[in-house]
Amino acid sequence: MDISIGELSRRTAVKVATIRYYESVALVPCPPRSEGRQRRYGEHEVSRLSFIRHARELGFDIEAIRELLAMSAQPDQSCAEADRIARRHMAEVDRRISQLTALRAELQRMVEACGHGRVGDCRVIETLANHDQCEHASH
Amino acid sequence: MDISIGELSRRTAVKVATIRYYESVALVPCPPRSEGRQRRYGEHEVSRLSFIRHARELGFDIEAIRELLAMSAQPDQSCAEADRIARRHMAEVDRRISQLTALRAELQRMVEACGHGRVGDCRVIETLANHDQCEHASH
DNA sequence: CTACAACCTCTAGTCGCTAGAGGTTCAAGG
DNA sequence: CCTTGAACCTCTAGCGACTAGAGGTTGTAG
Repeated sequence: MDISIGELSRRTAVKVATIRYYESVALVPCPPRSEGRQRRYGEHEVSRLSFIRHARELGFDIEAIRELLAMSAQPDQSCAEADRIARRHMAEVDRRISQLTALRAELQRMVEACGHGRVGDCRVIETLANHDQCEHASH
Repeated sequence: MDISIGELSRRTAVKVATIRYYESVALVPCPPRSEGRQRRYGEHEVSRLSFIRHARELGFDIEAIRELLAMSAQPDQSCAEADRIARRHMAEVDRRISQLTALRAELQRMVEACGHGRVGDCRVIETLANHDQCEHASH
């Protein structure tokens, strides 16, 4: 029970400023302080922050992480909700991948049609200027 | 030369507030005003805003769009730079797709291992809590 | 004239951080 | 013990691309 914020940061690879941020949004509780007002953490906080960091890396947003953390504190509850959160997130990732893939195709067409001549003949500029040139699904 | 901001918004599918935002960051010039201080636009601004919207849909950031617009105003210049901007953006989209695809695979593994039992046995929660369970490349 | 939609400026918020100013505490070394 | 510098503290504000609401004015149809 004597870990400074810097040490916690080194152990979890989460920046000091980010730890403070997570405290400000109550993702981690306010820790006890030393006599000099410095935060002091224990091993439980190391685990909690690792969980958070891992979830962030997988793209879960703060609110979802908050829910997952609450669930992890209640081992006898059903985990259907955790499953639901993960599936919902996965569906979002799928959507984003599809969107980016369509975008990439459009950019590919644009770039391939660019003959490196004058702007006046430029397919990059022309495609952006003229919706009809674009096969993008948004239109 | 008599298009209100609302009409411009309807013609371009760019929100009024977003048009004002684009003006604030000088992506579109400040237009002349009516006697009542209301913005008045012409067909040139309709085209410019359509260009912007289209580029935004393709994920170009504001600065890149600013550059592309500047280029489109000079038809006799080389378009090598427009090509470079588009290629750079396409590389970024590729990176993001790869990243999300790896993420998706990880989430898939997590979700498939979830047996809908108790939180204490939950693979979603367990994977987040324990780095060793995760094959994610970030580790 | 009235009423209401559409316009205006300004401020602040979203999300998840990130950075810097200005100050205090801690701990190693002399 | 003193000094020094790293690490800590709080607070404010910024990033990017919008977005929204408060409080007020203008335009136009009925």
